[in-house]
Amino acid sequence: MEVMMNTNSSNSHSCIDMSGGEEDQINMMMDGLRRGPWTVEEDFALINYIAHHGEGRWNSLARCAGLMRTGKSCRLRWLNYLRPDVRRGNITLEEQLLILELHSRWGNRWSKIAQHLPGRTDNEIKNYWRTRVQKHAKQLKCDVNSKQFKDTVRYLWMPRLVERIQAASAITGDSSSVTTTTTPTLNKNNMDNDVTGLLALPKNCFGNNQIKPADTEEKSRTAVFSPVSDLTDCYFPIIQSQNPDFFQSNNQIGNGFDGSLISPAGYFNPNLDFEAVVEQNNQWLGGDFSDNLW
DNA sequence: AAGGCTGACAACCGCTATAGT
DNA sequence: TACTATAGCGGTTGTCAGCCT
Repeated sequence: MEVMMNTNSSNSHSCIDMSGGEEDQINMMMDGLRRGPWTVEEDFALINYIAHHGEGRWNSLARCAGLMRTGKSCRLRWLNYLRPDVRRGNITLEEQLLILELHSRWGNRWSKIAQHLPGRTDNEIKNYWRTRVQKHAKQLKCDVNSKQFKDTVRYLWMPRLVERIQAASAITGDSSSVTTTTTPTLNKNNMDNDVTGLLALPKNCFGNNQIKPADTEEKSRTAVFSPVSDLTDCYFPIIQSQNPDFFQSNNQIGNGFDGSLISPAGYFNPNLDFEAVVEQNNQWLGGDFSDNLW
């Protein structure tokens, strides 16, 4: 059984063609192990070995596959790039929203966050956070861990993302893109902080990613988000006053994210000076900043 | 056109947790 | 119980394409 390479990458780095002088670009460790970018031949060797023998025992796998790589390197290459179900390409708006939400809950628990974004790797999410989100925090001249920044994310960026998701949904006329009924396939055994009800994601928000039910590990990574929340009581009361359109649109069940969208405990902070947040952001960026950001 | 800068991403490193002996 | 090997995680670095001057 031969395994097809993951060829749908949009990243120019992803397919390393080092034919011709490649040895010059690959560093050799003192013990003869290779490091640096993977060659196509190495990728094929790893893919084919795993196809025949499966994952696990990465050090011995590296040796048996004839790869002059550490087990760690093989594992990382497989998990972050070669796995057939790795989803590549731009982070969608829905995924951005989910990342923001989950990060607000769990912080830099990238692998945990990645578990709820099928096909995305912790490395990818981490890179996204560092290159996009932290960049914006830097632009705003505030610490990414500051309350100020977190409030901005919660009460301004995330609602704006929802609006854009809905706008995109309206343009495409994809009324079916909203998950109003779901099959509770969430593997709660593997989700110690259940996100059921956290987000009602459009059905197609994960694109063409095919999560195979038979993939034992991946099964646990496949979260189907129910629109039914047990945390709807305090849903964005502040936003309602600041942005009636947003509130209204988000209460149209079946036309986007319903009231269950974002309502973890702590979202509504009665002490938050929301107007101050808005005002300061407008000062920072001179108007509609979130479009610039996202 | 050339050099510098920046963003994005792949890969590595160090550390910790866990399993096996 | 102690030790070792392995897996996994998060932080950091290296590389390269594209943009800017």
